[in-house]
Amino acid sequence: MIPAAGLSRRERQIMDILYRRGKSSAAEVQQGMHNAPSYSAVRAMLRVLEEKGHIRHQAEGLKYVYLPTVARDKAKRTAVQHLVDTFFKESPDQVVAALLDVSSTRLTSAELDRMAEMIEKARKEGK
Amino acid sequence: MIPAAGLSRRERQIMDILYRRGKSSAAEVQQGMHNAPSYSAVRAMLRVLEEKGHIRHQAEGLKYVYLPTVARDKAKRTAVQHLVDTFFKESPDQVVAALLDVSSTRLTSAELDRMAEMIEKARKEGK
DNA sequence: TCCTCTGTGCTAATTTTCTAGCAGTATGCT
DNA sequence: AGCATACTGCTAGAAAATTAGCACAGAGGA
Repeated sequence: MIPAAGLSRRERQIMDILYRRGKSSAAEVQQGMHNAPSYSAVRAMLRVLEEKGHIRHQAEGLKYVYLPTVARDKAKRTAVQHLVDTFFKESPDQVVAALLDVSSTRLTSAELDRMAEMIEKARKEGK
Repeated sequence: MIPAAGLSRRERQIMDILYRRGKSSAAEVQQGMHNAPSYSAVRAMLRVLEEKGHIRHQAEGLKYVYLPTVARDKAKRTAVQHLVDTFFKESPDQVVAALLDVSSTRLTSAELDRMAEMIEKARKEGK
């Protein structure tokens, strides 16, 4: 069900980086990791992830870049679903509270506008 | 940084269940797991999680129930932060779009109201 | 009492994850 | 050419996770 499930700690770490950055070379993945292991280790894990079908690679210039096989949008949706299931099942609206709360997320007034619009639209459609 | 980091596949699965349900016995955890291993295996992992300090247990009636040591609220915030970092860094407002999109999340009009209010309030404070 | 059920504590062993290191190829510099 | 650099492919071993299977204790019913 959850594509992100079934992945080991390191593997998930790598997938997160690839989703965050879109695509990355092995070296970039390594740099993106918090407690990065050796370069060899990273490559080995990329190979495993590819075998499992979670990522694929393509040549770009002289090197390979790796990218997720399941589209960002789909993965995004799954991630939100999982978040809601885990923490916001009783009160999904609290996701917004949490979003506004998260410090690093400074929302511009344009963003707030868009959010309000989406909610307004949902209300109309729901009716 | 991320408390959920450093956990193995199964361990994270268990933590998710405990956050979802608040607290659970070993048997309940097992039932909540998707591809559940043996009861023994579950108990062994609960023990490890407890050793690592991620959960604690208390007697309840004749059995133990397990619960996370880090407060749901804190974990929730961390999870949202991580979601935003991974998928919504450029456009945090899209979290709302994704939320409305997720099928299992049927929002009541009261919930939509609350969301709109929060946004309104944020706009005022931001100004 | 004796048996069954449901729970716990512990241990041993398999499987998976994680890691380092080597060999080989291509590029570019001196 | 000779050397350094930056990749890839592969393998073997260490470390951690995952699993099953004991043995034991308390509760409750026949």
